Amino acid sequence: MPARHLSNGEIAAELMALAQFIAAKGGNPYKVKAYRRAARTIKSLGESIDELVRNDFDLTEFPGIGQAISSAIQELVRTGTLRQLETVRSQAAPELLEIAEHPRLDPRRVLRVYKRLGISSIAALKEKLAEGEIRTRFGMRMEQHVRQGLQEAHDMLYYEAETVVAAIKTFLRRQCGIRKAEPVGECRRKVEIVREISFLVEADDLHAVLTKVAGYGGKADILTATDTEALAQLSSGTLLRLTASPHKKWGVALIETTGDEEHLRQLRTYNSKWDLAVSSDESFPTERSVYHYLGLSFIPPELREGKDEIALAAENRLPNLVCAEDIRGELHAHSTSSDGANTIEEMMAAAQELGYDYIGISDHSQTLKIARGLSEEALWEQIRFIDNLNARLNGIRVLKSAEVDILIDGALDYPNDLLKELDYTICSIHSRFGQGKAEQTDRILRAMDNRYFNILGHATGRLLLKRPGYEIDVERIVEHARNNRCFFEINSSPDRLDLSADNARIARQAGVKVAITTDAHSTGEFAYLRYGIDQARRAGFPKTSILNHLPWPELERTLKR
DNA sequence: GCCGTTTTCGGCCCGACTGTTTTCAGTCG
Repeated sequence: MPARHLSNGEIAAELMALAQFIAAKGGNPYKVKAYRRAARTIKSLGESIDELVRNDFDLTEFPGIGQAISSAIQELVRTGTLRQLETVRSQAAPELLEIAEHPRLDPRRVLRVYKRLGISSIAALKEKLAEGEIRTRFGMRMEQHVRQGLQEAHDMLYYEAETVVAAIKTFLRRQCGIRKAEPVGECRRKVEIVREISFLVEADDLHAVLTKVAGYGGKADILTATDTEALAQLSSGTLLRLTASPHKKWGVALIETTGDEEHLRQLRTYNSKWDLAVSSDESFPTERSVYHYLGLSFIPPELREGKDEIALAAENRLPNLVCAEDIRGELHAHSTSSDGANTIEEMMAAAQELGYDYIGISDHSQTLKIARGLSEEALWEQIRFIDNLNARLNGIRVLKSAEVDILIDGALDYPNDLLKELDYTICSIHSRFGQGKAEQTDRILRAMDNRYFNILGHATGRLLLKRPGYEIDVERIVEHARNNRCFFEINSSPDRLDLSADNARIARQAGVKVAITTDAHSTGEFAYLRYGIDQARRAGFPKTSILNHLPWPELERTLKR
């Protein structure tokens, strides 16, 4: 048995390396996926896998870990190495050894780049990336892949962070005996990409807490520590910031740890009372008490990013932000007719269960073959089907819609005589992302000229942490939308969140309403709604500017153009 | 390699289009 205990991060890295070698050899891609999935599972755990193994815990209890991977982990923990991996390592070329240490790089793609550029090291790859040669020789996509793959980044999507936050919170409470631990920072502001997880804690001795935290996931590094603040790096790479505050100053500390730099800077300069609140002996147990003391109304955490919230709070003019209860229906959902997992009836029943008044079925249009887009004939049939269904329904209405592709020339993917039969349309770009900003903008503007265009679907096509999305001139498109009675969606899918909060803010300020939609491909995905709500709140939307807050008759009138 | 209300094998989505990589591999949902 080795003297050294392995952290979850180290175990995961070995499995990832093995996956990289298998992938490089062109091995079974499902096997590669299985190793990667297992590694991700392990990384996300707070309990030490090493310890679990030594206590003979059955690792196959964890999702994605079966007999083979469980045995591999046991071997790793008990002997310190994995024979299978060492064998592969001893036979691998030096450049591959290096690539295997970068789990986010696709080995086969990188090896192809090496060959064409006549290089053989990560250092040279970085150089070529910096010189822009990856882009010129291999295109934007490859550049993006290499950049992401080389980044020592531990950013995660907000919805992934939620799981980590919950695990850490449990750890702080149970293992560290902390009475009160509240997630703050980016997580509390609901920022879509979380770079650092932070907690405000009520603890008498932060250093004692840190000794426990150092064992999180087998081992965590304490990077910096004072009596009141510490930064740790978990073995998964995630940064965890802990700030300690006494109960008496909890409100002040919450504000300090929640707002971004700009919000705090503006608070300090707003009036001298902020410094007093921080330093005086006076008790401020709640945020409300602090804001009141400053002469401001309560600022919801999602707005604390130094935009216009302090000026508005000073005049008591902050918007009453939309919340999930304000949503009366879903406007973007798929069914088995295209690429959804549930039938129209099942989607309808689930929507009814949620208390919705209406649900729009927006299946893909004919050109999007991969998503089994509906032919004209199939859409006609769906329209008749929904008419019949509605005749039998009580309490909920199924809306006739489609997610219509915006073709390369800005034309919509169905003829107008078919589009006019729909209650409304969601129009989206699903192809030719590589167009320039001007072309892509014109494409959308032309599409909006069609009177059957209602809502622009996922305006930029971004996939968070994966793909930047196509470039568009948001101001011009918002302006055109306003003039043509077109609208936007905030797509709540946690890796899209498109419109972004910033773009949504531009729409709101121009007076253009948005729909908060889930783009649900199954009944379970209706639950994504809250992520879209978060972005709408960050953009300062009150419910009155949300399309699917409206009752159907009013929504119908609003959509008419 | 994992998984199972389709349960110990066979599926794990997939199919047409695209290309400042070039004739396959990557890409769209």
